[in-house]
Parts: sequence; C-alpha cells; structure tokens
Amino acid sequence: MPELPEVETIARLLRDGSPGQPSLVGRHIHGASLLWERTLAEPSPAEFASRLDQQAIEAVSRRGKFLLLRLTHDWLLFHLRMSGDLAVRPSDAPLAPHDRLIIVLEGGVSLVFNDARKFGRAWLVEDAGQVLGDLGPEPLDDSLSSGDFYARLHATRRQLKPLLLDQKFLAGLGNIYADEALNLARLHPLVPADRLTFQQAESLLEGIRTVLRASIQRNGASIDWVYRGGDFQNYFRVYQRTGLPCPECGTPIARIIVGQRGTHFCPHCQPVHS
DNA sequence: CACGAGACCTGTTCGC
DNA sequence: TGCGAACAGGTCTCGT
Repeated sequence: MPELPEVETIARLLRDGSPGQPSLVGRHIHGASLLWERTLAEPSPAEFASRLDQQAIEAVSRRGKFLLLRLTHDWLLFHLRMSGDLAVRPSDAPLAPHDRLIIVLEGGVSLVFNDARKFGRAWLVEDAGQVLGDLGPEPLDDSLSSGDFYARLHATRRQLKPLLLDQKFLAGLGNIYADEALNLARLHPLVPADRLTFQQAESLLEGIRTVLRASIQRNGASIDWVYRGGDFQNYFRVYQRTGLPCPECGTPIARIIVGQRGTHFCPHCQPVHS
C-alpha cells in the first residue's frame, strides 16, 4: 500500500487524529519495544531506548515515501516499504501478528509499526537529511516547474518507467502511480526520457500530479490484507487491470515486465513512438 | 552510466 | 485437497 498518497494519508491521520483516534502531536514518549531487530536501521536498540526517553512528538510530516516525526531533540523516521503500516492503538491492546516496533506514549496510547514482510525501517537521527539526503523533488511542490521537470528528463536516456520509480529523480512515486501517470500522459513506459517534447514532459508532470491528488483525496489505495480505509484502487485505469478494457478506447490493457516490475499500459493510447 | 539479477521477507493466489 | 510457482505497494548491492 505505501506510495506517496498512502504515506500522506497516514501522516495526516497521525497528525490530525480522527474520530476516536487522538493526534500524536504534543505527546511525550514513555518507552519503546522493538520486536524485530532489523526494523531499526539506527541507532542500536539500547541507544534508541535511552534517546527516546524524555522526548515528545512535536510534528508529523512526509517526504517522498518517508514518514517524519519531529521529536524534541531528534527525528524519528519510518519507511513502510512493501507492507509496513503505522497506527495508534491503546497501550493495553494485545500484540498483533507482525507488530515490529511499539512506541509507548502518554495518555494510554501507543504508535505501532506493523510490517508482515519486514522490509520496513525506522531511524532515530539528529539530522533527517542524513537519511533523506538523496531524494528528488516533491512532485506536488509548486516549486517544481514544468521547465525544471523537462530539464531533469532530458538529463538522462533512461526509460520512463524505471526513471519514475527512482526516488532520486522524483520522490514518492511507486509502481501503481508510475503506471497510472504514464497512462494519463499517454506515454509508453519504455520511451527514453530525453526523447520527450516539452509538451509531453508537461503532460507527464500533469498526469503525476493529477493521479497523486486524486488518490490523496480518496485516502490512498487499499489492496490485499493491508487496509487503510482508502478506496483509490477502485479508480485505477491500468494498474493490475491486465486484459481489461482501457477506459479511453477499450483496447485490452497490456502487462510487461520492466526493471523486474509488472508494468501496465494501453497499447493503443500509449504507443511506443510519438 | 545504465541495466539486470539477486537479496531481503511473508502471505496470497493461481495452475496443475 | 495439496503443492509449487508466481506474484505483491520497495530499495539496496553487486556484476557486467
């Protein structure tokens, strides 16, 4: 589940709370338990426990697919990878399957990191930049102009699909939204980036922003057993719709493998040339 | 520089 | 029903 819209949804939930679910902002940390060692990227478990003590959560935000908690002295960062999830639970709730890290807060609530596949990671660091350093621009940030985007595309000959998945090129897109954005822009996933015209670059940026905004509006997409309450999966045009008719022209959606990732597109609306 | 393969993991679904 | 293969929202590292 976790690409930019899903991480944004979780960040908003943790920051603003929801009916019956308090906000995390302003809460002091009363301890932590690490149930799967490798979930903690840094520091050591012992240092983690001692440094968390006496800090409070000051702010919650997102950068790319990272969830950022600004603490009194440090930053607590999470990356959900494939199956991670963050939720607030009563501190006396029993452990659930796949719980990996629990941060106990004041007021009888805990922040729980649950992750079936164990790919997700948490960092406690003084400087968030040391973890986020290489990330490309935020796609929804107005300071990214179509001129900038065109220039970035023309700096490489890489194929569009793998390029959009590269977090150094642009932060936050994953397999779903890369496919959806290319479809909206009517661009074939294998086209070399430096072959796009200015107009095509513009419409790709437009497609990226359109699909990300639409998904955030629907609280992201929920697939399989990881459920966040979002329903953008009901609005996919190509992702995981192999063989189903293109919403634009009715041509069956094709699936190919690009960079070892399933890639979905309409062979008619997204031709290889022009 | 750019690409592909393999690793890290568990769970679900599909084909025989 | 059973069983193995394929596949899944991500990223890192290594070899060519």
